[in-house]
Amino acid sequence: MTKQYIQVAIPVPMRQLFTYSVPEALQQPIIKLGERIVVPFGHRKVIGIVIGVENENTFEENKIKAISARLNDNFHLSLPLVSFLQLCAHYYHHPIGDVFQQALPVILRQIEKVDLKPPMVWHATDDIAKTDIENLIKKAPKQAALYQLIAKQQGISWSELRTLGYNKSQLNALDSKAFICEKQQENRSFNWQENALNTEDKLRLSAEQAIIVSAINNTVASYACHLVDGVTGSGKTEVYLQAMEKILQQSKQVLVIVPEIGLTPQTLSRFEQRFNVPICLHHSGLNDQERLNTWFNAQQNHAAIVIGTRSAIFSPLHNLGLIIVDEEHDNSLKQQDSFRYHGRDIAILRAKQLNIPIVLGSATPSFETLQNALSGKFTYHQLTKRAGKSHQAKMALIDVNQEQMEFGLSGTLKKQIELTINRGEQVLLFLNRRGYAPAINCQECHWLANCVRCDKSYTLHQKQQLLICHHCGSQKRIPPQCPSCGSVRIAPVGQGTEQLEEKLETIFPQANIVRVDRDSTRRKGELTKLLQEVSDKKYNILVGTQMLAKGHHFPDVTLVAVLDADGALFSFDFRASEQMAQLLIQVAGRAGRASKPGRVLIQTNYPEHPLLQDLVHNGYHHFAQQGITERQQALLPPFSFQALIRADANYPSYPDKFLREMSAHNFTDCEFAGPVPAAMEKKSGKYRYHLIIQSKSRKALHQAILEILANVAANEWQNKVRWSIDIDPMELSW
DNA sequence: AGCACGCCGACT
DNA sequence: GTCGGCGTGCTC
Repeated sequence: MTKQYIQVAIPVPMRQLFTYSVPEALQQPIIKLGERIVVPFGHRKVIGIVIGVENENTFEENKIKAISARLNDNFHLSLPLVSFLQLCAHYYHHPIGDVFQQALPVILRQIEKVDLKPPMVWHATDDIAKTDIENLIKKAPKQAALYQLIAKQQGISWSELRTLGYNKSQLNALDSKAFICEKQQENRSFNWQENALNTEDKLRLSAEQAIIVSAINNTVASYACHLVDGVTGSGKTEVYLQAMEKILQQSKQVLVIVPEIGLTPQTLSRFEQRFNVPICLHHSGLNDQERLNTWFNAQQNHAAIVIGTRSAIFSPLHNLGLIIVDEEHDNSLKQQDSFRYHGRDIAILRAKQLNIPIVLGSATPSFETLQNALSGKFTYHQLTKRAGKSHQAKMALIDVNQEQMEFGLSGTLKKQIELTINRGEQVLLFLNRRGYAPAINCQECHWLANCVRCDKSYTLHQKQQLLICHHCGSQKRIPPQCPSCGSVRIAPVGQGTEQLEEKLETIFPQANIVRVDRDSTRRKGELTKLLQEVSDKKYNILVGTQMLAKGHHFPDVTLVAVLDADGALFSFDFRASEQMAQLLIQVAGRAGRASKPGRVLIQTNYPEHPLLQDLVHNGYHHFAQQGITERQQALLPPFSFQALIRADANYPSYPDKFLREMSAHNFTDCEFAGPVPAAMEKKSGKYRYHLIIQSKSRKALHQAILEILANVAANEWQNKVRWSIDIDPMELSW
């Protein structure tokens, strides 16, 4: 036997691999890349991933330890997945062990033996009398719907049913009547069957749609990136479904990436109805065991379709044939802590690597994607026609300077709300500020209640009788009198959703009002419940934050109002206006469906602002074209590439000096901006500084970062700060 | 990131 | 005397 050394990715935030020796007794069967092994690391044992196998080593021989054990299980990473993750670590300059750590389900990161319990799935019991079902439909329609779904699916798990909006008591009721029974899921390799397609559900494609589907179908054997750019209701989903059909028919798997909030019952049931194939979910609502099951089913080819949020891109799909990224402009596709990857961007990397097609869909494509489509890097498909008779909602601006305002509502808006609810239709009001009021102050000495850890004002939460800092989460009692001058005249300043809801109740006493924000939907399943009640028309007025703008369809909403659109108009973040426009258009997409015309009213202090004017009168695409031209002139992304280095510490001078030292060197074709204090310099007690590196060339930027990383060890402030790298940053304000 | 080691302050 | 606060340094 020869000496054997392996390079191992260890779950620590270090940009390096570790060398171990493999004792002869463990050299058989042959060690493979991607294998999970147990190794001694410092004073503990950890799970590592084998990244390289060699017969010699360059590291100090006497420091090398032997691996502890090999895991004789089915949970190794395939070769393509290993190289994909290495590519990701390289692209984002992120510690490789951490990348592997984040790509694995929690259970597979732990030393304990993996206990895979195949999920229990529900089946309909055979020979239930027709009369019993008819009775059930009359007495418990929701249970009946659940029963019919289960009967159709032949094996559906509780986590799927939960995602579809059913609850445990409905399921238990059917179980106790013996209408359904629970069995362990049979694990078979996915293979396309004749009856896997429900043809009666299939819609006839418009000419536009048909062209797109055939364009995608023509590239199934190689990489191609398709942008499907279509307004809400133009039939993007039908395009996805028919493109998937071709892939599934070849017994290949499909991966669907959706935004965090996008995995709604409607989305899932659309897939369920069309394809009678095993579908696995991957999202934050699953527990560790459920995630492991999805991972395993993807790897073993038991799943035909995996639908999930951004981290689903790391699913070990064994036979992947197509990737779909829905709502590709959505910010939740970019991870905003530790490993800051963009789900859409690495989905493209993965598609390239596997040489398969990828479809990006959006009604409001990001400027990056749009530019790639216009330049021919992506194939650009537009869906211009709305399906059915519904019309695009009309947008209009309300100049709040010219209006009598009451509780943040203009007279015009109040009138329109009244007219709408009198017609029996629903109203949707957006206010992107939760809580009762964004601040409280003393009316005599103007003292303001500020969070000491963040230098930002506390938000008043009236119902909880608390002051809460939305930046660090700290809470405080409401002071009975001003701590500065002793006055009792302490009053809320400004308005949040909680207050708006309260004020609307006094203005429209006859209306039923519901508030949907992070506070009112904290409990699991609460959001699904509220949304169901909205579609059951229990409410006339919906008040909410941008949570309401994403993914949900409200067919009876005919008036949407944005109470304060001005936040993004004067931001120093060059992406703020793009994001505002996307939000407004997404909001508009919620109104005026099902052939009832919808209206969107936008309250603003700056009705003449060119960005608002352009968006309202010329639409998103004209707006985007302008925006892209401006970016080109200013040499901002996508016409240049950025990296953001963040550093923080308990004193402001440390991160400042740390970054200053970094920027003291010269790098070819790169420019530095900063270091500057972050927009909120002090957060959670830490002082935060930013350094932006920008270059026209991605390669030059990459090279500069490699050099910076090589110099970090010699930076005298290095161990006094916490720091991180963000490639293609989206959020410049923190 | 863990984890140990080590050097100071305030307790049964 | 020692418990534990967190600064520092190391991990193949």
